[in-house]
Amino acid sequence: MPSAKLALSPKKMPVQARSTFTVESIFTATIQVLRDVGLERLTTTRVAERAGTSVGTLYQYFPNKNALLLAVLERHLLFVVQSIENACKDARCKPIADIAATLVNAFVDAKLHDVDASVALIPVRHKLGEEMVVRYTQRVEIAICDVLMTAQDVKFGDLRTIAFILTKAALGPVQALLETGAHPVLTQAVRGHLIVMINSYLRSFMIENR
Amino acid sequence: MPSAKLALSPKKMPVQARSTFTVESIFTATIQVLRDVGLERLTTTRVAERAGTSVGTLYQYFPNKNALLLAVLERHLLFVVQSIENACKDARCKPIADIAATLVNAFVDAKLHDVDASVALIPVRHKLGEEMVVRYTQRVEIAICDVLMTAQDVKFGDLRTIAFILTKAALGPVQALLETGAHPVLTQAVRGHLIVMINSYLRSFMIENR
Amino acid sequence: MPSAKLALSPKKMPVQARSTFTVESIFTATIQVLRDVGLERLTTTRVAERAGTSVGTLYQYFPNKNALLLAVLERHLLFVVQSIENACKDARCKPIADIAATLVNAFVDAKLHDVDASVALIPVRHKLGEEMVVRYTQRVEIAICDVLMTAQDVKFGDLRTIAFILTKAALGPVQALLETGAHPVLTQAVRGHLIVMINSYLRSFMIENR
Amino acid sequence: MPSAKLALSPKKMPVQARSTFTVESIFTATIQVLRDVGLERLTTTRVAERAGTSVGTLYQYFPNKNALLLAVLERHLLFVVQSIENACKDARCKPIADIAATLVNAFVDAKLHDVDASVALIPVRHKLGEEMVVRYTQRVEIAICDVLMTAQDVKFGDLRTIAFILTKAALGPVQALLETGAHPVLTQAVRGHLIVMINSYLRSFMIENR
DNA sequence: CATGAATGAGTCTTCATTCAT
DNA sequence: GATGAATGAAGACTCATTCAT
Repeated sequence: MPSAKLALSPKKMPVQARSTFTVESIFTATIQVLRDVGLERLTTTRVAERAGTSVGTLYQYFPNKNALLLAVLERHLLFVVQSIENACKDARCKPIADIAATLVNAFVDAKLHDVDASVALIPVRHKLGEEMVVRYTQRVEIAICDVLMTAQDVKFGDLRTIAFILTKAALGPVQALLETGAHPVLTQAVRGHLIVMINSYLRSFMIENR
Repeated sequence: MPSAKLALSPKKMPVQARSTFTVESIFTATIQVLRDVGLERLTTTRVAERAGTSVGTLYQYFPNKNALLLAVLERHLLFVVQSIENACKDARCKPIADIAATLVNAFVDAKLHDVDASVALIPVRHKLGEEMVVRYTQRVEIAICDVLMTAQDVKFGDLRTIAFILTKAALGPVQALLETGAHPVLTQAVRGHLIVMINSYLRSFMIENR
Repeated sequence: MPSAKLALSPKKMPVQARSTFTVESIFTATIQVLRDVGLERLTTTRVAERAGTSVGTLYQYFPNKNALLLAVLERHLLFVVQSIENACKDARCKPIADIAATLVNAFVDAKLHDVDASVALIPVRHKLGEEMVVRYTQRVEIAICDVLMTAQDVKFGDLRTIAFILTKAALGPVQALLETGAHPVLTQAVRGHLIVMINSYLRSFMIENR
Repeated sequence: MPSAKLALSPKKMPVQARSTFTVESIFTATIQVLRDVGLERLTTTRVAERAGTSVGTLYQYFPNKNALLLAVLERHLLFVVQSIENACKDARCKPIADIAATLVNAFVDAKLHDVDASVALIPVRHKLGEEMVVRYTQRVEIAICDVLMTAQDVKFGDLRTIAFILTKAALGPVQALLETGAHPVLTQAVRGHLIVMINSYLRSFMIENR
């Protein structure tokens, strides 16, 4: 089992405008290279070229290839997680149907916000990001437990399991959607079905009707 | 020379007992190496050593490394898909609740039948098996469409979408389960929740009560 | 301070005739490259080329560049140390003058036996071999302590210090000799002076005339 | 671009106090870096950082890395050589025993004056300084020939060889002493033994008792 | 003058694949 | 058929040096 390489955090904080721009280009280039040639054939040199810089510069900001990949992944996960956390905040104290819809919509929207990045990062997640994904997933589950507890109309037992199932059951179809290109029509169908599924699933496991 | 992706099917059918045994050892060794050092550090030499043969022999049966990995993946997928197909056959014409339970149980059982293999093959699937997975997934969806049409008590519209959601929504939690080691208690909980979820989901989308 | 890299012992023992030959070529090539372009510009590829093989083959027998260099150094040190140990054995129980002459001659002969190698390995010793040199130096000092104790005519106190000084005081001039090309005339002069120096040094520190 | 070996002398003479200070910091930093991480991992950037400046500034005073290292080495050699030359001046016309003691003491004192620097510069000498060392060694040998000719009590033939042996025979043990950390007790022992050795060596080669 | 971001040639090392024995 | 030594293309990463700010 792959054990994490050390020193995965950026070597140097970009302080000048030029640096910030360089780092930004590298991020973008990484997604593009991932999309165009795949993780398998992504090389640091290729990323640097695509970013319009040199390998040396890349290594000034990222201690190694994995760190770069993880940085890109983290940025994406952070966006998704924060979207969901915000949605959870908005949905507090609403009826369960609203919560289900809000959550599913936030999740689908976040994932589809940058389809390229979402798709490109799938292999990264599976090759390097397991631990990071687990960390962020926990944040999501906590946020979900939180909203569910505030649901206006119903109450749940075993919230941890419910949040687990709910998160993964939504992830599966959305991931599959992304892998096939996220056709708009299919997307809408998936969105609708997920809302219904989550909603009916939650209703099945409520323990008390307030 | 590492190059072509073609010729991915076994070079020769093992016709003799010795050959079969060799191929079998290589399969087993592949899973073990995958489990012990990860896909990243799996080398053909290492697999051969573990299998008690030489690289040369390995290449006698598999044209290249990817072919080997795909063969192992395919064997696993085939087992899972056939389990589900059989379950579908058994569940024909039953009430929807029975169908849901049968499907989920078959799926969970198949995935957990050889946890080592299931876990070990996750990265293989993501690195090489996308296309193969799609192919087998389609078989599953077809089988599911089939049973659902025969359900004793209800009838559905848009079966394709339902089969898609159903498959992926079950896959997500089970995959996550495997990645965390498939603890028996959690496994039972997931199994129960999935049955309820699938069941209530299907009920939500039936268009007619026979 | 440079800390030793791990895994410095050969990866694989050469068992076939072909392998032995290959390893031998690599040893020779290393000395030649060292002589021709210096340690600074010695690359594993260059060594392999010079040896008439490929880098890959080189790495089949040596886990990394340092291991190669150290193996070559060790072989050289072993030859020198064994020469001295043999000389010590031969000189046991002789008069002190004979011992001094035997030791100096054995040392000078061993060092000049393969001038190319001796010269080529100087930088290797200083960059990587400190520890190994210390180890072999101890063997030499022990051997010297041994002979000195058997000297027919005299007896010494503080043998450890005497052996230390003796070894290093002889090494200095011989090393310098090598660095300047070991001209035969100078060599003979150095040999003679060293014998006299060692002899008179030992006489100065004997504590008892038997 | 790493290339030419020319232009190894300082680019500019530090004329202002600030410059002198900067150069001084860089010298000190070089020794420290050498001591802490070794020549192998000494980088110009690291030296500049340690000196509290930037690489750019470093390159204002030294045309390249080697020039910097050689400058540091030269300063050290100059100190040692001048110490010996002064000792030689002081020892003129004294009896041979006094000359021997004075020389050895001057040499040991000079080398141990800054143990850190002496130790740190060993690899530099072997990687870059051969030629410079030869140059300074010649100055030492000339100075030694000079004193020996003025010895009150004895006279020598073949002074060049004697000076050569004498210098190298003293260098060997002192170098070894430094490499092992120059423990005070051992240092005193070495000092005493060297004085005796040099003295008896010289007596053995005098050709005339005045 | 000082700074430190950018450059990219140059090294080590790995490993899929072949083929002589 | 089996073996495992040989091959060498490919990729990660370093660091001396420059030069725009």
